[in-house]
Amino acid sequence: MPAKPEDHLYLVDGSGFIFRAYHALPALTRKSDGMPVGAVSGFCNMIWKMLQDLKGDDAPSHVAVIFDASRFSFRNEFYPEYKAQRPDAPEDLRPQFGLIRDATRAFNLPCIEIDGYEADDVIATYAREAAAGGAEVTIVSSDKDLMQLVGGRIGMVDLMKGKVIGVEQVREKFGVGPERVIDVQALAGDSVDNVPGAPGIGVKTAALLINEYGDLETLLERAAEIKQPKRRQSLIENAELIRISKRLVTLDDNVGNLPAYDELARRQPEAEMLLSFLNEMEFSTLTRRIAAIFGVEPPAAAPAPEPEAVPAAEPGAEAAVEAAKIDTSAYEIIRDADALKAWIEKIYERGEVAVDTETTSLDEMTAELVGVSLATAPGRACYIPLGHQTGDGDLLGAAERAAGQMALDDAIAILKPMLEDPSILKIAQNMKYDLKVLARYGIWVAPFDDTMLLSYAQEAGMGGQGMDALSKRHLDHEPIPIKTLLGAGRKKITFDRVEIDKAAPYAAEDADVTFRLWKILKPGLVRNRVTRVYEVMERPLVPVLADMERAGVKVDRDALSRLSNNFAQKMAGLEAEIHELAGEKFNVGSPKQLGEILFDKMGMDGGKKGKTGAYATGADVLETLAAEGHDLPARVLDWRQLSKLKGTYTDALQTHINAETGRVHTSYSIAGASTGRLASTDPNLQNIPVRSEEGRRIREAFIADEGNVLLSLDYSQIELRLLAHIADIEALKQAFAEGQDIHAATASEIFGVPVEGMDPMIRRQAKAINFGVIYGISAFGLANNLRIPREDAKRFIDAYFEKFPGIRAYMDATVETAKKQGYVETVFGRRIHTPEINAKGPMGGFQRRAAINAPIQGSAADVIRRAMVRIPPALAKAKLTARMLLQVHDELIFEVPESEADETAETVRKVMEGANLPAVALTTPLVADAGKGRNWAEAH
DNA sequence: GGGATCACG
DNA sequence: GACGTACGTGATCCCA
Repeated sequence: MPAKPEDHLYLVDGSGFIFRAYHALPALTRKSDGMPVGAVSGFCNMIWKMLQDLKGDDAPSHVAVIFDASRFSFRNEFYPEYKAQRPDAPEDLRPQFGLIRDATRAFNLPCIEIDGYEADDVIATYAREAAAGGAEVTIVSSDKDLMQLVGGRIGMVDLMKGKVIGVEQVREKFGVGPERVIDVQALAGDSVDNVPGAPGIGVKTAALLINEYGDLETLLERAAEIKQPKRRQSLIENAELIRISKRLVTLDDNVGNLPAYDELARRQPEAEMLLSFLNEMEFSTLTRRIAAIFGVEPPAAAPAPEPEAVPAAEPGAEAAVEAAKIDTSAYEIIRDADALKAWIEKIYERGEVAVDTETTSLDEMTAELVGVSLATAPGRACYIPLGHQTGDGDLLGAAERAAGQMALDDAIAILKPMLEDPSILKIAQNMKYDLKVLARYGIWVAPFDDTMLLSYAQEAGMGGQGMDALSKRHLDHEPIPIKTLLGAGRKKITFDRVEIDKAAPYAAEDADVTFRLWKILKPGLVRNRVTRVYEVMERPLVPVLADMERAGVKVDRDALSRLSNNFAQKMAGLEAEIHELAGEKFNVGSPKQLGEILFDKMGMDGGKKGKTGAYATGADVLETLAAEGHDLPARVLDWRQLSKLKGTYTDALQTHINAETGRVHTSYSIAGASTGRLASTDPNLQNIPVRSEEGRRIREAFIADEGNVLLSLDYSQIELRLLAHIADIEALKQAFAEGQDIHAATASEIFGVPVEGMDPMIRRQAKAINFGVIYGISAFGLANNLRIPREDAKRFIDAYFEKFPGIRAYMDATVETAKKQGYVETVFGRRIHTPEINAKGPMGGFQRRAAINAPIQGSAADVIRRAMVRIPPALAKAKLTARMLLQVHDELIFEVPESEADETAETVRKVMEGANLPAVALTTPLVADAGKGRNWAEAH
């Protein structure tokens, strides 16, 4: 029976799944006999996830999972080298190929492979047949070789990335439509598969040529007309090779002896078959999860808990079970004191409650409370509306308080004792926000757990820590988007304008989801051995940061305003000069226009276009031009600096001054950076200028209150010190122990020159190498940074590794660790996950460098977090009144009465320099330097 | 809304 | 054999 138009056929690229599962997951072996099963586990999770996702309207009527039969296919008959250079599959993957086919069958899915053909050919054949019958076809794969099939009824989807690959995406990748993809592939070749193509021609050039000549045959016939001699020659000389390449990349959509289309009709998984397979594999989590969905007991004899290597919180654990129960219509709306008291009673019975606040703004310093939601168990949640308004809320239509709400004061009076009760655990997603809002209503929430931070401690780098991301990952549930309530753009309203009946399901759902997440994430702390990370470096930081943010920093508005005017004047002068030099007026702030002036109109050399087709005009480009004696780019550099300072700092900072406090209150994200660093937003006070003289004037506008000074303490070379410790580099450790100038010492070591009377240039180069090492050094990067030939950079690096072989060992070992366990660790046990570490090509290099950097940057971040948590109590104990205001990665800024400044500096220094203890004894001392002054520039 | 640019550690 | 690469962030501007 042929395919019918109402059919929907899913063709899963099983071989692609295998390699993804294998590389994405840490090695995992079966407990009982040590059999490697990591890829099987990943494969099962992926298939299960896919089947779960395929329940709605687009549920397929037919499904097949297709595999490569062997590494040889008919293509080797006419081109023996095809895929010949590919290494054998890794040793621990080979035994899993068969198990994965078993797994496919255990899911009751057809498992198809045809000798002499690749999976892609089989997919092409089924796709063509089904599409011919009018059916819809979805290919589940990310393989570029399948993209030639896209179009019409045939679509493609990359489930791992959640990305649909349509004609547009194909066009983006190959520069031509699907029907010409094989032409481009034939020209460009493929080194991974050993498809020769035309030497010297890549995808970009191939697409260009194909688009110009229409198709490959025409191009080859008219190759003589090509203007570029190299391309012309390459095409003429290699015409035959190119034709072979085309045969190699063209999928055969006429594979014979395939199981009939009918046999692909979708069959539901059968509990017994699937569960016994999973149980045999000893995948206890997945077994339990799926058993629950089937509503049966998991098979007995499921052996001991899963090994350590199972990733973090086991995304999706218990997920679907809970998800089925999320019913946003089942929540209660609390409208009077009696109802609220009943909830408080329930909370006391349980001892724990999820809390979420709804407010008028995302800025906690000005946000007003609109409502509070509570959840005491999965599905048991309520919403307490407190500040909802009726009416449009436009300037004329006076808003009125909506009916059916408790008085705010009454609700606060009832909630406060519970929220402050030490015996009741409050659970929130991003508690810092709620803590700050409630603090303004006289409530100081404690004790608490924070689901965002529970996830961050376990899953940093594995995906976001936002509520929506967590809910999707762990509960397989998409919460109501806030957009559906507030709208977007010009017509966006504030939460107090949302009708209570609409607000309640959203708000209560947030508390419900938070509670469910907590149930899943809290136990993961122990399993993942990150309890200390969470308890010492995440959770206690929340109230500390809340206090810092609430304190804010005083800023001299008039000084900023004067600077703004000053900058504006200078910019106007520069702009006139620039227009004069260009011979016409244009927007200096537009890189596009500037590029055209420089390279098209004025004909300067070195114009390089990026992927958007615009010339690059970054500072490095302009500096090169300026060095060649061009005035215009030099002026633009000056203009840009002023424009940046004015636009980002002197103008913008003034708008951030809080009307009530007269100070600037930033907000720190605790779970923003994957390495453990904080990030500062609204405004970002971690990137206030300091490197240029003009920029430092802006720091002068950050001042202390009357009678106070600003006190700054910063860690000296903390990352290099930690590198010396982590990589165990004796020479570096000694240099630090002796208090030497570390860059000079490094220079002396690698270049063999004495520190005395050292050429500053030599020291500068050593400094660049030192930083480079922290970043996962490459000759390219160092050459770029120092503006020296790459060969020289390579020599420097070689000399460096020669002197410090331990560094290379550290780098290799770190990448190895990342590949093996899927994460790297700081010295304090913070885990940074590296899910893409096995990516091929440039991405792989990127990921490797990030993995090398993460333990160093992350350990430094841990150190200062530990210090920050201890400083407030240390100050209190010493009866000092200083307030901690800002953190800039390795620096802390305090506002302190002038008379206490020195004693505060010593107290803080002691905490900072001992922040690693007692958890970790460092073999390199930590050193903090202090400075004070009326403003930040003086203190720094 | 994405890319280019540039401020910081 | 070519390509693209220093690590981590956030804000602003232009421009489609």
